Amino acid sequence: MDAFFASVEQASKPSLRGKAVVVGGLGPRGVVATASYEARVFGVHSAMPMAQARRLAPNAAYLVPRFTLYRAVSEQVMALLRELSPLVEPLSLDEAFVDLDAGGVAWDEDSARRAGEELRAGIRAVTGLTGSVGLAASKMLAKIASEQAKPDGLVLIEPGTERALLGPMPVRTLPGVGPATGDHLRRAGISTVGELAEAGEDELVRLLGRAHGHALYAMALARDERPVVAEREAKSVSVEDTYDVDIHDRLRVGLEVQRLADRCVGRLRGAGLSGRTIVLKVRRYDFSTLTRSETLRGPTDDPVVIREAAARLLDSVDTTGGVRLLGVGVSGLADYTQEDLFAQAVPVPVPSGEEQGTGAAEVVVERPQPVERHWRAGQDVRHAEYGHGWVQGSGLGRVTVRFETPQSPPGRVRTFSVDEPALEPAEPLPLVADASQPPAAPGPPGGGRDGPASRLPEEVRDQASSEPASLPKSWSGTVGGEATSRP
DNA sequence: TATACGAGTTTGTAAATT
DNA sequence: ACGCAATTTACAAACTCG
Repeated sequence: MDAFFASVEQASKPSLRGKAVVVGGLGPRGVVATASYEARVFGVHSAMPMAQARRLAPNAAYLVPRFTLYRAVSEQVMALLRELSPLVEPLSLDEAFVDLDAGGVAWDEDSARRAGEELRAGIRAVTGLTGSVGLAASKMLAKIASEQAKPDGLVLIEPGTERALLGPMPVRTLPGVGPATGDHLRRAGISTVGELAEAGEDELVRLLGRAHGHALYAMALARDERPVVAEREAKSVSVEDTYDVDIHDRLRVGLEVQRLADRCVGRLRGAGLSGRTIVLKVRRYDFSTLTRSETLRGPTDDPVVIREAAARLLDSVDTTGGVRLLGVGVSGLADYTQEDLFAQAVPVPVPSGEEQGTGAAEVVVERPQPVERHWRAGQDVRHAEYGHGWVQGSGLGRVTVRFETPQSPPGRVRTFSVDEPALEPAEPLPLVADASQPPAAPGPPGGGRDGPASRLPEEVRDQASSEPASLPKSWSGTVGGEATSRP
């Protein structure tokens, strides 16, 4: 999907359409998650510190991400992909690989293009958003094609043209080549994919190590046989927090680690998992980051056990000078626990709430429960008199709301006291008018979607079976920012 | 000034097993 | 039962991705 988070916000808030929108953490240490294309003109891009973004685009709209809404839209799009093929590999909320071969789409270029365009039309009909598609014979190439396709486009890489296409591209184009590898290669005089291929496998392995060198050489030659994998098992669960100001007090550090451990356990249990290895992560005042881990005899999901392990790990860390981030993770996951062989005294109630720790009895310590009303920029609200709107900003006892909905024209702004009794938090409204069911089941049966979505695959399949076509394997495509592919 | 969060991989070395 | 070599597992760091 194109500038996904920002596009969803623009769809949901008419007054933001055509404007610079930046979605990300709003605190003093936030970073940009997504910038709308209008904001990118100012040089704002994802992963940039918010403070820098504000300097570059002081007049942009700054919003906090609303993952629940994005997830609902994402699910609509993923459902469309699944109609194309059962083999769909999500990379994130807004990207996925689709194995068109496994979906019965014919190998010829026209069939692939048609499937891609119909998918894009379906996405637009169902979500009101634009997505881009990359079609190619492998995941890597489909991904590169989709990058080139955005925004709102489709790019197909014809089989046989891959190496010529890749040759002049910067090495950073290839997946797996980040800043560090890029620098490394540049120092070795290698800046394009073509030079990568020329260097030869042995040279690359010498430069970058066995796995990386080998993989990169294959990529440079456009060799990529990685299959599209629909479901993959989680290998770790972790939570981390960056604090607005560094924590110096060692006791407080310990307390935060306990909280993080509880949150981690909440997620672990929510997923029905347990794990053997506990990992503590500490980022200090100077940004130096270290991890400490401990492996237990067997997997656990016991909050007490995990808290104690995290506390032990913290003992081995010098936090002089303060910490800016703490994290707790569990890896070595197993589907069930073995420890019920032993005590398993009191069955700890499973909260399963994502955000909540599962401390049970031990948490007696404290339970602040603030409950004060807190209006966050971008949040949806409803006013008894003025209807649906969203928080534009708040502070000094006031909250400013713009009253508009995805289907309304740009609305007007009103300011209230934060205590305004007629104002209450609200759920996001559907982006597309019809949407009979908001984010419910896998496939919202909307009129708009039923059309293109359910009809297309049939046509494609017909052609697939009747003409083998000349293309190599299958085509992969990308939606918006993603690729779909298949060797 | 000012660098999220969550997940994954690879690598080198040290320790534990076989 | 010994001492060693080979192999596996642990741990920590670095890197990448969206």
